[in-house]
This record gives sequence, C-alpha cells and structure tokens, in this order.
Amino acid sequence: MSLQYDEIVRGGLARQVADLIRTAILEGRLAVDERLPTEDELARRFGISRPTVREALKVLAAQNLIRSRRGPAGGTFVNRPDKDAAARTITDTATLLVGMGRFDIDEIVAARMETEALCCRLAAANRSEADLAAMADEIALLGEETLSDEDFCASDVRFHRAVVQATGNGPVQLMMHAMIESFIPITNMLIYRDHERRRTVAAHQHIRAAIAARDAETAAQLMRDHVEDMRTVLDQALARRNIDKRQGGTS
Amino acid sequence: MSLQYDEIVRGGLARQVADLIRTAILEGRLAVDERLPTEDELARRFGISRPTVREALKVLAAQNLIRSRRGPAGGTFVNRPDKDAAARTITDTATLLVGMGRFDIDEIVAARMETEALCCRLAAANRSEADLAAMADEIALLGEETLSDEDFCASDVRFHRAVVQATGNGPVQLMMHAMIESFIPITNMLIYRDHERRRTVAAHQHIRAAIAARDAETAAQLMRDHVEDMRTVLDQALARRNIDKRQGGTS
DNA sequence: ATTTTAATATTCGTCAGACCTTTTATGTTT
DNA sequence: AAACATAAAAGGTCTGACGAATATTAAAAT
Repeated sequence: MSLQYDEIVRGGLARQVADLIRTAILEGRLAVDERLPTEDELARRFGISRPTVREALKVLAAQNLIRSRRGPAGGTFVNRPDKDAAARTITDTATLLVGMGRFDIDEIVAARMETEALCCRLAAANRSEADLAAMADEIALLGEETLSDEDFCASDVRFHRAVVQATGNGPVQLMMHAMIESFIPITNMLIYRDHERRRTVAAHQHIRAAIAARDAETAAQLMRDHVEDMRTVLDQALARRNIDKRQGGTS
Repeated sequence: MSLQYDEIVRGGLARQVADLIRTAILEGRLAVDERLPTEDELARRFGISRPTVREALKVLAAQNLIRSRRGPAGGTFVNRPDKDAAARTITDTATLLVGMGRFDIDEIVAARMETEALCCRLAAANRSEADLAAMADEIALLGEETLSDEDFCASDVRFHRAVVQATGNGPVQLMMHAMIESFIPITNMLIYRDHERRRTVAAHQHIRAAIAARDAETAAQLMRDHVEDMRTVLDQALARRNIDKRQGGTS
C-alpha cells in the first residue's frame, strides 16, 4: 500500500482525499482487490474526520473504483475494472445527454447509420455461429404477430446488440452499446404498424444473411437503408405528434 | 419541485436517497438549475441525518448531476447536462479499461482503424474551412524538427481530434474523443524516429487533402493505412520492450 | 446621494464521539 | 465433528456542534 497521507493543500477536503486515492489506484500504487485501511485509520492518517473520509469514499464508490463490505473481513477494496460496469457508466452518460436533447435527431440517426454499418462490416468478418443464432432468435421473435409494441422494440434492440456483439471487438462493443441504448427512448416513440413491422423483420433477415455470407459491403448498405427507413418512420411520427400538439392542446 | 420523501425500503440509506434524487432529475421532475432544499431540510424530509444526506449528494456530484455552493444564495442545484463533462466521464472510464489491460492491443488498433476511417468519410462530407485550418496547424507543428517526443505525440493526438471534430456529428465526437484519448498512453510508448515522423506528417497531409477534396473513400483508406502503420511501429516497440525485459531484468 | 465598509444571516463543509447493524471468527457444547 | 452461541471488527448512521464562505442588509464615510 502506497499512499501519501499529507500534501493536502486547498479545496474541499473530501474532494482532495478522493483525488489522492483515485490517483493512487489509477497509477497502480493500489493493486486490484487490495484492502485500504479502515475508515478510522484513513481519518487518522489524513488528519481528517471519518464523515469526511466517507464522503470521499462514496465518490470513489460512485465511480466504481472501490467497494465496501461490513464485518471483520470487511473493509474497502479496490475494484477490478469491469467492462459491464464501464458500459453502464458510458451508457448512462450518453442517455442523459440524448434524453436532455443535447443532440439533434438528425445527427443521432446519422451517427447510428454509419456506426452500425461499420459494425456490419466487422461482423461479417468476425461473426461466430453463436452470433448468427442470436440474431436468428430475435428475428423469429420479431416475426410473431402477437408481440406488444414494447416487446417489439426490446427485441429490435437486442437484434442490433447482437450485430454489435458479432464484431468481436471490445472497444467497439463498449461504444456501440451506449449508442444503441441511448437511442432507445427515441425509438420507443415509434408505433410500428403491421407493414412497418414486416419491413423491419425483412431488413433484419437480409442483414443477417449478408453477415452470414461474410458479405461486408452488402451488410453495411442494408444496415444503412434499414436505419434510413427508421428515420422516415420517425419523421412521420414526429410530424404527427406536432400536428396533435397544435390541434388538441391538452398539455 | 417534486420529490417523494418517504418510500424508503431497503439498502443503504445514502444509496437510496441518491437513487431517488437521481431518478427525479432524470425524469425531469427536477428542472435544470433548480435548487434543491437545503441539506438540513432534506435530512428532515427524508427522516435521516445530514451526514447521510451529504453522502448521497456527493455521489450525485461525482456523476455531474448536481453542484453545491455555500452562502445564503448557495445550496444544491441541478446541473445542465454538459457535453464536455460527459466526454470527460466517458474518456476516464474508457482510459481505465484500456490502462488496466482489459482490451487487446489488436482490437484497440482495429477499432481505431475502422472508426477513424468512418470519421474521414463523415469529415469529407461535412468539414468546414475552420476544420481544415485546424488540421493544417497541427501538420505544420508536427513538421518541426525540434519537437520533443511528448509534443509530437500531443500534436498527433490533436490532428486526429481535428478530423473527428470535422465530422460535425456530436455523438460520434463524444465516442471518438474517448477512443482517441484512451489510446494515448499506448501511443506515448512509441519513440518516433525521424523517418517515422516524416511518414506521419506525410500521412496527415494526404488525409487532410482528401478530406479537403471531399474524397471520402480515399480519406478513409489513407486513415486505415496510417493506423496500420502505427500498429507496425507499435509492434516493433513492444517487441523491443519485451527483449529489454528479458535481458535486463531490473524489476 | 453614492460609494464603501461592516455586520449578519444563510448554507455548505468539517469535526467529534457515540451507537447500531452486519459479518466473520472463535469457542463452547452436544 | 458438527451445531450453536458469543464476541469482536468494520462499515453504516445519528446527534449536535462549530468553521468557512457568501449574499444581503445596514451603516458609515465621502
């Protein structure tokens, strides 16, 4: 364990202590799963009170850097960087920006169109049989007539995630999951009519077939067309909503 | 202001309160820049103590959801979602994963190669004169013989950021900045020799020219080749480092 | 009358020490 | 040897207080 327990100079104490410990973790001076001193001990060594130590630790826990357990074998431990936890953090951050309207719909659609086309190319090169099976599952589910709108959207999301998964590329998966998830609130605005549903299922089938055939360019182009299609439906939905707003002002 | 001050059921109190407030913010029940009750008031309404309230608020502050100021006009306020703050969060998260070796170098390079090629295509379509000027600046800087290794790397990063910027697409910028930044620690391992530096400058010039000419496919291919080149140099550097490790075991 | 200065109230930031809850380890009993 | 009871360790929470920063207000000086 290597930590400096003085050097405190200016700013909120809790913040400074959090920064010190975070830096120690990021620089590897605190190993993964290593146990920090007890809160009492930290307070003593930093020369601050325990509540302040706890505020600092809460910050680090919120960033998934540490975890705490009670009991004699408990204490505060350095977390192993976890892809899933990181994915959640990135997704939440992106979702917040999208939800608060910090991006235009157009640029979101454009971003998704291009990045998912890229995923198709990578997926065509790297897909496994399991990936193809996962896509097939969602295609079958999506084809069921009795599916509710919510279940239809959820399955649609899972298909796109399956394509991302098939890229076999960790960093790409990390970023794309965030992009797809943060887009959900907008896609959920859509109300799919029957013939639109059939179009979606057909598009998914063609995309899967191209990926299965390792035809990267066809898969990418099909995905672009598919997202473009979604944009058209989305535009209509938005237009309808605006008309409704003007006519029946029931806000 | 709409907040439920009871419904506490199970789990850490601080955690629960943080979740309640976070949900209220995310659902828009607490408007941007709205002021929450004072910490004393929150403690009273939630039926908990002020230190616990503070732990909850620290968590939310760590997630950039709120800010606090002292004084009579002070208090706790809801933050406006900020692209820069979000970019920092995402970058830090990705950097942690990369730094702790949760991704293979190969998949990082592959991800960067494909995503930056994509950026070139978008940049060719959307670049402004200012974007081209920013790229030209970094090219000029990178050509200077006297540049230190650190400054060379920094300028290289800024060129790639300029390309990303030229896409004019917010979500893409968000994700790509994270990818480029998190890759820095690895690129910094490189020691560029003179002829490698010249190759880099030449590659940047060609990429910029293709983007200026709105030649998307050429720009994309040049970027792929450029990143591929970096990978080659990187592999050599890694090989050298491994040899050094075996010979001079000074750990 | 206006500007400068001082007092004051408000709110976050920190502190001290105590008690509660959970969890593990130990030791006793059967 | 297994089951149970007990104690100790550590985080989780509470109470009450004081310190520090800052906006408002009042007072004073120009």
